Amino acid sequence: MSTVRVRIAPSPTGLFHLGSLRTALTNYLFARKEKGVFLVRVEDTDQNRLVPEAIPDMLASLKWAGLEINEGVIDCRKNVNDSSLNYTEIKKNIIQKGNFGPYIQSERLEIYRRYADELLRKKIAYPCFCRCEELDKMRKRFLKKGLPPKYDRSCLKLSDAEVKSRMVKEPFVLRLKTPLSGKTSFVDLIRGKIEIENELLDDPIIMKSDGFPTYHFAVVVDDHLMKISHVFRGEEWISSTPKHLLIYKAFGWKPPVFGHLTNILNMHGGKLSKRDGSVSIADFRQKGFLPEAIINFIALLGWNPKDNRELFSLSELIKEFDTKKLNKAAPRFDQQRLDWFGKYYLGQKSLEELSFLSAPYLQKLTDDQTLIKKIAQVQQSRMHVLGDITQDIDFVFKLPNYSSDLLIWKDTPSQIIKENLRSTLKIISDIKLSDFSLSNLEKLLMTIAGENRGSFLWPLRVALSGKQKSPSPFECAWLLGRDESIRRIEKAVSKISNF
RNA sequence: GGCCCUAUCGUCUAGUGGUUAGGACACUGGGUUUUCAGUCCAGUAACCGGGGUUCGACUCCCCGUAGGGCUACCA
Repeated sequence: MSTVRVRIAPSPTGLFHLGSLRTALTNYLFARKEKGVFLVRVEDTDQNRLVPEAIPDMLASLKWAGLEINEGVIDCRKNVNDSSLNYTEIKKNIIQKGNFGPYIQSERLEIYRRYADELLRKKIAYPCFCRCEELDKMRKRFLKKGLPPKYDRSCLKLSDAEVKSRMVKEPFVLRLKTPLSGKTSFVDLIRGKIEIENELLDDPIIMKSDGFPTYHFAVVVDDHLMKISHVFRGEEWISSTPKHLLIYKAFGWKPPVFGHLTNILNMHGGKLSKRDGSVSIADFRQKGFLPEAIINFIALLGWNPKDNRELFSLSELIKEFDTKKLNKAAPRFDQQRLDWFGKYYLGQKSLEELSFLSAPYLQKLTDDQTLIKKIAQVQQSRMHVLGDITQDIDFVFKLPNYSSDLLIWKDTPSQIIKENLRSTLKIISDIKLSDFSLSNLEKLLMTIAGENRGSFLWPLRVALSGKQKSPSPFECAWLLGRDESIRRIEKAVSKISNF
């Protein structure tokens, strides 16, 4: 039995996003399930669209998500945030591992040239000297006639001598000669048999005039050379798979098994893009989603265990993964569902972990470790993402200006409110500093509140927080500490005196 | 325009010829509750349309429709 080897082959043209991570996850889960190899290859054949920080960003995202790379581009010595670097400098810092390298296509140009030459010799590929403008016109002509826009093969009619002389003085591309009849078909692991008439196929360009291969050529050569056994990629590749198959055939190579994954759409069924909020993994990470939440969420988009379970860790996903459970219909990105996973996984964290993870988000407010831990405890069940930790707790650091009306609970007369505040003030003042715990505060204050909780607890909470919405008065007092709580209650009392 | 892919609650989905069409998110109502959250309980809500096949179609086939993709010297 041959080993399973799968890869992701991102193009460094932008930040790693939700869709890229889902493709990566699928490949990763399959590799782990089958005890195979998960490799990363960088497909940087489009020199015009390069984004220098894309590779470090991808590696950081995969690492964050917990998808360990076995082979290929495995790490980068430079940080994503180091934006001063250009692409060449970044490439110098990339760490590659494995026996089938290099794993960056721009470093494999010689290889593609060699294989392209082979096809040229076999007359399966031919040079084409047509300029872009001519090709555009040609396409429009075909389209006008209601025909599929194909290259008319005029350069195939050139004499050998002419080809030879033009090749040395003119820029040219290499095209694959595709069959004019018959069908090309393959069995997709997810969708079943897919078939297309060869006559519909355009002669694809395999080498560009700048000496770089096109995706179609490089992907085939590399997947073959790197012994890739299964290709899980986005469904946008379905239409070009027959071209790839024809290239495999031209070389006499055995193609890998293909499985075309759905793309994640936005809530309206359109392409997921920056307009729909964050889509890059860096964004989700920065907002404070836990990787567990993102992984669980995207795993369930287009895949499910066929029973009613919803919560899966990465290792459970590996155990349960099965290509038969992959869906064919494209799912939509539902932020509310993601938020739910976000909340769930934050709720699972221990207080120690949570305060450690929260610290960066509270950086601007405090670096007091004890206070951070308290805030984390109070906020744990209130947040979806770590970034939410600052919500409704600004009062801890500065009492907002509030109107004395806010202190009044329903129809309770202000004199009663004032008395109640004085009673709570006494309770709080009497607590020894060492007894100033959340549970003690709750016990003592609930006792004094008795039946009329509203008229005791509402004004107390407002006095402490100055806000309409906040954590409970016990939590507010606990966060503020005894002395600050006393100060704030006194202030509230004096506000009512001025009525 | 041509070709390819897809189609169950608003969303993610279970379902493979006979089910009260199940679960989750969201939503609504209620309990708990000092507010907001949280939590607990309950509820509303779906088989894209039309033809077949069949004793019987959400399920199989065909035709529409809708959405997505491809149709680049982009991937």
